[in-house]
Amino acid sequence: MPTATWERLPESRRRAVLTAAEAEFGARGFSGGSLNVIARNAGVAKGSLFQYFTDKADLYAHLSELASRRIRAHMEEFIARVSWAEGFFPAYTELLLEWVEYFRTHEIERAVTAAVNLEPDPAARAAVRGVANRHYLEVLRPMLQHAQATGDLRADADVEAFLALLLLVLPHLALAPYSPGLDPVLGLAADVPDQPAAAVRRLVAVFDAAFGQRH
Amino acid sequence: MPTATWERLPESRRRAVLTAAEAEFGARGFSGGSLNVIARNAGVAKGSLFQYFTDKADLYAHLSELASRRIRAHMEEFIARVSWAEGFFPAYTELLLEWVEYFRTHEIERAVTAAVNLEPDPAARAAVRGVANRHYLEVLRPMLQHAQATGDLRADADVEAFLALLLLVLPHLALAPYSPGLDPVLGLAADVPDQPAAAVRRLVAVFDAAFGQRH
Amino acid sequence: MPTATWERLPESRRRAVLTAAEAEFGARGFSGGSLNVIARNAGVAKGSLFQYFTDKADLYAHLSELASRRIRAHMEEFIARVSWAEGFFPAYTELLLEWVEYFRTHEIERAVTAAVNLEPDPAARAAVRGVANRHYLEVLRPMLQHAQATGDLRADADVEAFLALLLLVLPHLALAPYSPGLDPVLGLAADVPDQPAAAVRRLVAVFDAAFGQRH
Amino acid sequence: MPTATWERLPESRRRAVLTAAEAEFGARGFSGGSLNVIARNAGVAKGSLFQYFTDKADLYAHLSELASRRIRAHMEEFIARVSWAEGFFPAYTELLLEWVEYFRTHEIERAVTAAVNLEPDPAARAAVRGVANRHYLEVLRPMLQHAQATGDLRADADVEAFLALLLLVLPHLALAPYSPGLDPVLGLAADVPDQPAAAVRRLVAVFDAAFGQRH
DNA sequence: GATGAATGAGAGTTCATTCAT
DNA sequence: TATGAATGAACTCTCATTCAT
Repeated sequence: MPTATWERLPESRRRAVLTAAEAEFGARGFSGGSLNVIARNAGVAKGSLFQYFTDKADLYAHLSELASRRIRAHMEEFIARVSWAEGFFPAYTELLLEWVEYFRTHEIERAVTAAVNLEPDPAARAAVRGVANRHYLEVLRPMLQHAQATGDLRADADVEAFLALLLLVLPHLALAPYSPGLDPVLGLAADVPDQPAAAVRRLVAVFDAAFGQRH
Repeated sequence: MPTATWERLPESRRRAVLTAAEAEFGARGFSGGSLNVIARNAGVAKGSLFQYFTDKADLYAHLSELASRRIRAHMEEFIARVSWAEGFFPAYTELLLEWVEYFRTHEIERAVTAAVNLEPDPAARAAVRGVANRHYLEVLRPMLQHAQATGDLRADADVEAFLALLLLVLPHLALAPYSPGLDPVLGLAADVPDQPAAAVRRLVAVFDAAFGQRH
Repeated sequence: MPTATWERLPESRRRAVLTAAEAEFGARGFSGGSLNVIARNAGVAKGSLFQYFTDKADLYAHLSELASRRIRAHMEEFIARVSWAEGFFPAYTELLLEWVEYFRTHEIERAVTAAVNLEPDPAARAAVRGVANRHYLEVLRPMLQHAQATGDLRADADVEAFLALLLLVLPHLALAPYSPGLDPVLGLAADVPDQPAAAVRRLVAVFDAAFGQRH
Repeated sequence: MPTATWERLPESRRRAVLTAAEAEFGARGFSGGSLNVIARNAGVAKGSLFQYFTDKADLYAHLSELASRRIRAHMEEFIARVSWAEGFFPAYTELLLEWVEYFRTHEIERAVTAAVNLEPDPAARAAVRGVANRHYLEVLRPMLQHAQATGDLRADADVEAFLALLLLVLPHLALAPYSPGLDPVLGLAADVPDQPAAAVRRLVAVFDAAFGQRH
């Protein structure tokens, strides 16, 4: 957690540090990211970073928290906007397409998502993914439960299993397009314009077959 | 690829190096793992490592290759042994249970799988996961295609989408039980004896609903 | 170029680093010189060197630059002081004698000159000798051109060829007295007091015959 | 000096070692050259090198000796062949042109010459250049003395000073064309076809003026 | 509160040389 | 005589963190 000093800082200074840190950690991950570089690019003394955060991990955790919040806010806003009139799965398809698009256009959020998902230190990983997963669930669980209540999902659908799969699928959809070798089947990383959209539709079709009403 | 020197080495020395390297890379991943530590724990001069492998990546690749082969051999042997008489999904359940059990009892393979899945360096990650995914697919794709041919999977089942999901689910089943926070839904990490088995059954039920014959 | 940090350093610390670096690079050249040794002898942490200079080459280049400037300043001052009244070649003899004497009494400058002339790495050598030669020429060319204008050198003397020879002769005069085997003819390395002076006079006589007015 | 073992070796094995060593030392110099590489390229065990030569320096010295002999033999053969009928300096011009051409077409000899002239270790340098200079003088001194006896050089010409200059000029002519920055005056390194020839003629003109008969 | 110089452990890699076989 | 595995010191360079100013 940032120190009290950090909170008292002028907004511009906070921005400078955050921007530099996002760029660096985004590009090189937590272990690979250098506080030297962050301080230099932020135009801030190296020592100052340690006045704001207890250590490297603390700064990183704060960053992840902010990015998670931005991602969540964007998706919640989209969820509120999308039309659910034609049923759950069409809307859900829209949502996943937006999800893929969001990470295509938001490098920093993508980088942070990658770093969170790939954190090699077990303790750090548990902490950081626990936070991320909580955010995911707070958005997704009510949505699925509502869909089940309205009959879009079958009454006997295992909503929790659906959630578990989504916790795997969502980061994958965000990252695989930018990491060749990670998805050798649906071809998310292929340099074909509509490949990600096609992949999304195939996955939603699977979820529909598994959890939707039998047609 | 290891050098010729490595192949000529007495088994005991190779064991010492491999054991130390597995422990280190397992604990800290490729980028984080230290050749210093490996050499020290193997009781071998630092320079000797470079007589055996051209560089750090070479040693790591060799390790992954060995572990992948062990995992694959074990599962192929199990696949040959399990009874497919009662249909695909019961057998598949057995297989996933064995998968979970294998990683419960094989720390090293678990560690290497973790390292492979969590490698933060993008280039290294692409390389190493590409190899791992190839192994997965060479085993899984024929199995699913055969199941579709015999009618255990629906004729219109999207086998490739099934495969894509399995590439996410399998590492998750292997690792989540040992990383709290990674699976906050099905409770794989919970310290309850049959929790992993229950999780496996629920996931297989989802796959059955999505890809199996309508009952 | 040294970093800003280097410029802000207390003079004593800078001296310690420079002294250690001059000694080390002087003794072992650029490629052979060790930053470990320099840091140790300077009483400075290894890492500190990298706060002052971006890398080994940067430190070395700074050193050469300083030494070149000292050498040049000394010779320019001497040139201004010497009497040119009795013609070019007598004055030039004085100048070369001073040159030999300077390097006899300035070990560090001699060492750096040696390092520059003997750098085995081709790229480093080209860079470092290019700089040194520029210094030589900026002093020597105007001097020779002036001597030609005043008639001390023949009108048809090939001043540029003169310069080319001086670029060989000057480093040789500086170093040969301290490297037996390097000059087996004029005996610069011989332990006879006036041998270098004799050698200088003989060489100047050659230049006089080649470029001076016919007597 | 090579060991007795080396002398007893089959010619083919000696050739393999020498070829590999020339290539390596030629490319990277003495300090930079690696015995590892030499042994590998020669197809010889690393340990064997130490049966043939007491250490790295010993191998290197032997190599220099051989190259010096080849260079000398070539030039002596040329000297015997060239026509001295039109006087010393025209023939001498031919000789220097051949010298430049020889090093243009003999990479290995050029590399060894460079290594010898640039050896940064003082003791090694003294030894190795002493040998090389002895070779130079054994060829050049009789030639100049003969030229003086026949009247091509003035009776009062300082032959020894001439020799001293040639010991500087010859290696320079051999190497400068391949080391930019080394000769910023006559432009030996310039990529112009006849530049070296022009430089040679200018230098010979200087020597003619200095040591030849007054025209 | 801000600074930035200092630290020193540690990184991967190379190397000449030794010596048991 | 030939081999090549083993060594370990040495290399340049990076880094998070401390602390006096």
